[in-house]
Amino acid sequence: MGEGQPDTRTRIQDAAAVLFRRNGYSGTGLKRIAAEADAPFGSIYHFFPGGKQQLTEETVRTAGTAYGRMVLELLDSLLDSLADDPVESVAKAFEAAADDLAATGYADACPIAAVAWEVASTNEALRVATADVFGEWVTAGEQWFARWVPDRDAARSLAHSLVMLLEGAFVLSRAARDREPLLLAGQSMATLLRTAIERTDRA
Amino acid sequence: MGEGQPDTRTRIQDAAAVLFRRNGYSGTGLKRIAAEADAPFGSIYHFFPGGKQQLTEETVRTAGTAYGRMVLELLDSLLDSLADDPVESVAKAFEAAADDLAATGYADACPIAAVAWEVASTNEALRVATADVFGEWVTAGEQWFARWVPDRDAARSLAHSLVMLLEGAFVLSRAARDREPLLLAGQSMATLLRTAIERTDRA
DNA sequence: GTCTATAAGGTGATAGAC
DNA sequence: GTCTATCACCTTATAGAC
Repeated sequence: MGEGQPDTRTRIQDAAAVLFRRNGYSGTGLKRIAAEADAPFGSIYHFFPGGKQQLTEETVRTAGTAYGRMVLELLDSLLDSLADDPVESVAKAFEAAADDLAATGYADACPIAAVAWEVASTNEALRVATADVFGEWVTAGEQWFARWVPDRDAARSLAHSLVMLLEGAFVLSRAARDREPLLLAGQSMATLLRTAIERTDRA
Repeated sequence: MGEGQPDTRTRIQDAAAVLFRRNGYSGTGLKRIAAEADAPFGSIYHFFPGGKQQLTEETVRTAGTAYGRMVLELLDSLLDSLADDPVESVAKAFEAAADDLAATGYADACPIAAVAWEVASTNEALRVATADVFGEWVTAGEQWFARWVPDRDAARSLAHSLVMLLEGAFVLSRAARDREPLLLAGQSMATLLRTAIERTDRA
């Protein structure tokens, strides 16, 4: 107990999260996961009897939920330091995402997108797992935007746009190894939010 | 010559395009490509001596360029039938994309996104190929938007947002097997374009 | 429970017959 | 130039020693 190395199961899942995020599902082998986790190969099947699919599903759900929570905490903390201006907070959040991506050599973007693209047509259990995570994100975003845009549909649309602009910007920024798409996405999201707030105030 | 079955090289590339789009790079085996193309395995290496990477690079560039051209033609034809209203045209284009995606059982979205996510950190030649295609799309979009938004940076930002919203909506719609994200993305894109045009008219 | 060895099949790639 | 057979390696998964 206490500090020290995390247990084997956790190390396996953490290594899997890193590799799935960077190389996708088919591009990541279980041997490689065991090696990066400093765990014997057999431990994967000991802790995840369902094999690669179970490991992937748990990793997608765990890492996906954690990422959503992290983004929300970032938004709240920016809001706190920016005089409760949600438009500025959203723009700064995209800048932070651009900084993080660049800092990892354009490797670590969305933790589940590569898997989501790959499995949607080929693995039903994993497709549902990615859809559930995206759904969580949209619901959380909807509640965040509802503070300034009480109309439910409008807030839900903003949340969708936030996730979609982020996902689209990630793939463009990662391919081009350039922060620009993420920064432009942040400005577009700011414009959408500003417009929705103006529409609310006018009503 | 004339009609009849396309030649072997074309059949291989067409089959590769379909499989890469649905299953990604690592998820697509050369054996499977040969089988779907009704071509002997050796023909792949006869026509693509650079192996899987060369086949993928040519497929990404060819299918990517064709897809960009198709979207632009759709936008122009919608413009024609909608009294030259670009805002309505953009919204309808996203609806058409939603229809197409649903019609293929949520299989055929962006022809290069799955590959782009997978290879960005692992294969430099393929990363550059996907970045080049995304760049083509942004440039073409910038020119299309310039008809109503002459400011170069504003038009370029709109083009980026179009591609990013489309990519993000594709991954969400495909995962959820639901047209809603694509429809919401179209409305957001319409809002962004309307705002940019208003800003232009005011200046 | 931890770890090794191996099975059974798929991978990209090549050599060479026809 | 079309096609087959095969190589060496890697994949997921399992059996069983310790």
